[in-house]
Amino acid sequence: MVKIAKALSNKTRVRIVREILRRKSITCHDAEKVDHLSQPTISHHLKVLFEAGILEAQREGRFGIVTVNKEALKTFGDWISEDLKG
Amino acid sequence: MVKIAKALSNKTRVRIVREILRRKSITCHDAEKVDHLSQPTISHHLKVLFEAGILEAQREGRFGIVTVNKEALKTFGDWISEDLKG
DNA sequence: CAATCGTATCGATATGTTTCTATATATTGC
DNA sequence: GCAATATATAGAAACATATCGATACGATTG
Repeated sequence: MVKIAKALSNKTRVRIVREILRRKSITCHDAEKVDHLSQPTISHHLKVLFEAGILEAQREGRFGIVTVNKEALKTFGDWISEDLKG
Repeated sequence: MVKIAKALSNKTRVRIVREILRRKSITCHDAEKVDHLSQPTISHHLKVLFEAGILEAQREGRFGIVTVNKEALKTFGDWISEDLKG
């Protein structure tokens, strides 16, 4: 929970997640274009998102195809709803 | 959005929010007992939560009575749901 | 197999966060 | 007004994060 919130607590990472949701999937390479940041920086952000369970990747040839684990985000949202009940 | 996520990206702050939701309200003083941390540290965490709009306070005598702004949390949850639609 | 393209890791630096102690401010009760 | 209680602020130390350039690794193409 805290881990997911932490992963979403950065503008660039939120942009990346939203961009993937919009496109359904993205390559790491294309993710670099989402923000004007270096490749290692984006790689780092993707890693944080992977480790929080928000993103998933599968290798296709030389590309890493990245998708959003919607269940993880949904669980996070549900958790907030649940807490709001007191 | 990022600001709210950042506010929720800390175990102590999440505990505080949950405790307030459970009790309906809390004094700053009682918030100190939620975690084994010093008074200034809790004061700092409360400030972060205030600035993210998650908490609200009103002064009653010498106490600060702190409540959760449920709308803010709800908006955050809705925002996630909205994003999940693509 | 050499060059290239996509991605990950390393090391460095700058900035931000968490936490503390000490101290200040504000309110109440005597 | 003074002492006590509740909260906030200041300053500092420890630790974490964001970012970069350089470089390594892995797969593909020529």
